[in-house]
This record gives sequence, structure tokens and C-alpha cells, in this order.
Amino acid sequence: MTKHAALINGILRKLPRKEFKTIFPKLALVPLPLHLILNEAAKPIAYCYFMRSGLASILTVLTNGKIVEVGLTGAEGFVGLPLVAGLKSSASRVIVQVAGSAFRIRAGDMIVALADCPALRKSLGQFGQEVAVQSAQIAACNRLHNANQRLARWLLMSQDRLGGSQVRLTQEFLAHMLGMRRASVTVALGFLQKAELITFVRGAVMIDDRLGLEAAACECYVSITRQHKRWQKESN
Amino acid sequence: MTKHAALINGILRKLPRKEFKTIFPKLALVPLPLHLILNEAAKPIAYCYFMRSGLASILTVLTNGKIVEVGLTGAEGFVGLPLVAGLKSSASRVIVQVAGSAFRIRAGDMIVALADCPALRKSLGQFGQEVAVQSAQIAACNRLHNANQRLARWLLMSQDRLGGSQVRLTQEFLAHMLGMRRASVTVALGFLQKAELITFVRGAVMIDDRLGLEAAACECYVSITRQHKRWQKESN
DNA sequence: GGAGAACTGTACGCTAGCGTACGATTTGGC
DNA sequence: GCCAAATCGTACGCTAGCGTACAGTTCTCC
Repeated sequence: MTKHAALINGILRKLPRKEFKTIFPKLALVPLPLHLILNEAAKPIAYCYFMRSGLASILTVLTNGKIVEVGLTGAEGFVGLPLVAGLKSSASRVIVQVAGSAFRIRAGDMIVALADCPALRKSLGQFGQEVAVQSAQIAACNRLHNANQRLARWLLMSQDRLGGSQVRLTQEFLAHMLGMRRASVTVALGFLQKAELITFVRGAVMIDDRLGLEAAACECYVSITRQHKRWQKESN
Repeated sequence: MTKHAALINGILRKLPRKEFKTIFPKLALVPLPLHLILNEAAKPIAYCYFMRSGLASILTVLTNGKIVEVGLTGAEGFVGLPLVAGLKSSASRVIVQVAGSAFRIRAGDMIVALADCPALRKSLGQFGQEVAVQSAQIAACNRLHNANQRLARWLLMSQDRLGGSQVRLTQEFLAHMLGMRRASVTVALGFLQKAELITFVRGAVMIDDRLGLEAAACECYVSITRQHKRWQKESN
């Protein structure tokens, strides 16, 4: 593991050298296998993660076991936000949606590091606000927009955070994320494919026409993106 | 205005004396008339508010003008969270839902105060997480629960934050908050009234049977409440 | 106290999406 | 190469909630 490798994470990259040196020795590069649970709802946070690749979903878990995705983060993000606010347990479940890797840090080490790193605190505070914005927009989206639009939004958001044009996942999983039936996902994917925006095979979706997909998605995708950019500017 | 009056706000009350003295001179007690916009989406934050009474709704605004409530705060809360993270504009609209009063502080003064007040930063950071939890739970709720359940949840949440057993608002407004038709609100209110959980008249809803209403609501109400209590304990 | 505005009750046709089910296809392990 | 498990396509009846519309009621202002 080199410092260079760590720079792949959006939060770590922005850190001043001094703070980076403080936290770096505590980081462990770990793989993130598919479906690994990073934080569990209502459970203590044992580790925090600076994502390096792959995709993590932030989920609200209902008592009947149903789950709904309320946020999404890739290499730009961090998992373990409540800890930054001085809290010890996670309110949501965070799972690996697309396998990758991350820099992991023990909760105890993170708390110590935070005390010495004002820039890190600020950076994570901003990221926390971004995640909150995502949740808020998704809350509205879930209420007002239809399955096709929401699916298109989800594909765009995940592509942004992944890089490639292919997303590997099953329809079943997608159904859980979007809080709809698997059968509805099949239909919605079919709709987008017929419009020549995507192609999908067993276990994967390819994005063929990004602009077209943006047009097919609800405004929520653009809203989240635009808000992100607005705040990017403000933080300089 | 006395210091005692300020203690009505949940955040201010918890502040150590020293920090309170720092921020106190910058606070102005202002009335919060119905429907006043405290922060506007995508606009710079001019003032922050420590709520003292009344109710403020956090709204996601869509481009077609439709709005959906994603969070709710009363005298326990604060309006202007992005500022705490070093950001200058609000992502959501925050409006006065039930008239009341608040301690208002200019954005510039708030930024200065924050630099000197670690306990305030921590307190607001936690509150930010709570708001995020609300959004996340509401996102799931909007996807999975029906109109009656969501209405019951909303009434319970607002009663918690208001105190009294009466909530003054029109069905039209309630419809906006819950992202449904006014006609659907009429029907849902009728359902809850027939079950003898509430009574409503033009412009107001009275809660008659709180426990019954909790049973009629979806689990989301309990989830939000429970998570709040869990974190309360952890922050000591 | 009368006019206009704001608010509420109700109705009707319509559609997206649900729950469920079942068979077809693909994949991976032995 | 075969079998079990995973994944996907599709169908059918059903219902919550939508859009819309209109009339009844209550408030407010002059």
C-alpha cells in the first residue's frame, strides 16, 4: 500500500499533508466483496471506510426485513458518518453493492484521528450533507416518480460513482434497491432497452446512451448532481 | 429576551455556559409567522434559526413546483445545517408549518461562533445526523407505506414536536407535505376519524387517541423515535 | 349581512404497480 | 456432462391512489 493508492479516495485526496500523515498509519486497505455489510442498522460502528472502488448502498431497513436504498456512494465517499458526529451506532445498513476496495479504519482510531484533523472533520461534514441531500431527493422521488424514471436515475447515479459503462447486478437486487418487485424491474429494464438506452443480460446492465438515459430519468438525477457541484464551488 | 427564554431551544440548552455566552449576544428573538421561508433551496443561507416554538418543515422542491416534506423540526432543532458544514447555500426549502418563534442569527455571525464553539459544532453535527435519519426513513416510507399510515405518522411526529394535542393546518397543506392529493387527505383523515383516533374540523386536527394512532401509523414513526433515543444515550 | 374567497366532501374513470405464480433459461459445482 | 440453484420473462387479477371536477360549507372582509 502506498500513499498514492490512498489518493484514489475523494476525501483522503483533499486532506492537507499533515492530517494525511496522522491518519495514514491507521488505514488498512481491504477488499470489499459483494454484499459485505459495512455498517449495520442500530449496531455499533466497528470500522469506518474510505471507499477506493466499488459501490456502497445506504439502506433503510424495515422491521419486516424489507430494505430501501436511500443513498449511494463510491470512491468519493466515506462510510461511518455517525461516528463523525460523536455517535457510536449506525442508523442505516451500508452494504457493498459492487465489489471493490476501501481503506478501513477502526472506530477508536477514527475518533482519535478526528480530534486532530479539522480539515477531515470539515470534509466529512460536507459529505454528510451530501448524503442527506441524496436521501431527501430520493424521498421525493420515491413519492412522485414512476418505476422507469427511478430505474434510469439509479443507473446514472451508479455509473457516475463507478466509472465504467457496465453495472453488474441482478434484477432481484435492483428491485430491493428501488423498493419495487423484481417483475417491475424486468419491465422497466425492457422499456429502457427498447428505447435503446441500455442493454442488459443476465447479471449486468450496459449503458449505451447516457444522454438519452438522463432524459428518461426524472429530474432527481440532475438535482443531486447539480447540488453536488454547487457545494463543490462553495467549499473553496 | 432573557437567557432563560433561550433555554427553550434544545440545542442552546445543552451548551456549556462559556459557549452560550459567546453566541448569546448574536441571537435575536423573532416571530415565525405561518409559511415564512427560513431557508430557500439553492439560495444562500442568510440566517440560521434555533427554533423556540412552532414547527418547521424541510422540503425538497421539484422543478415543476411540487414539494415533498423530508423532515420536520420543532423546538429541539436548528435550521441552517449546511452552514455548519462550511457550505453557504441550502439544498432544501425550510418553511414555517406552525407559527412560533426562534432565535435568529446572521450567517456570518454563526460561522464566527462555530469556530469558537466545539460543543455547538458537535451538537449540531448530531442534529444533522438526526435530520438525515428522518429523510432516510421518510424515503422508505414514501415508497412502501400507504396514505393512512403516512398521515398517522405525520400527525404523531408533529405532535411530538409541538406539544399540544391540536395541530392547525389545512388539508391542502397536509397534502403538499405528504405528496398526495388533497382529496386523498380528506379520505385518510376520514379513515382515522372513523377509527376514533382523531377529530378534525376546518383548519385543525385534534389527536384523541395517541396509542391508537401509533398503531395505525407505519413503523417509521417508531423507528425515527427509537433511533433518536438510541443516539441520545450514546452522546452522554 | 352579503359577496367572494378559502376550504372541504365526494364522485368517477383510469392506470401504475402490486402480489403471486409458473415456466424458461442460464450458471456453477460435483 | 448433469443437476440443482439462480436468474429472468411473462401473465393475470386486483387495488390504492391519481387527475379532475363540482358542489357544499365556512370564513373574512367590506
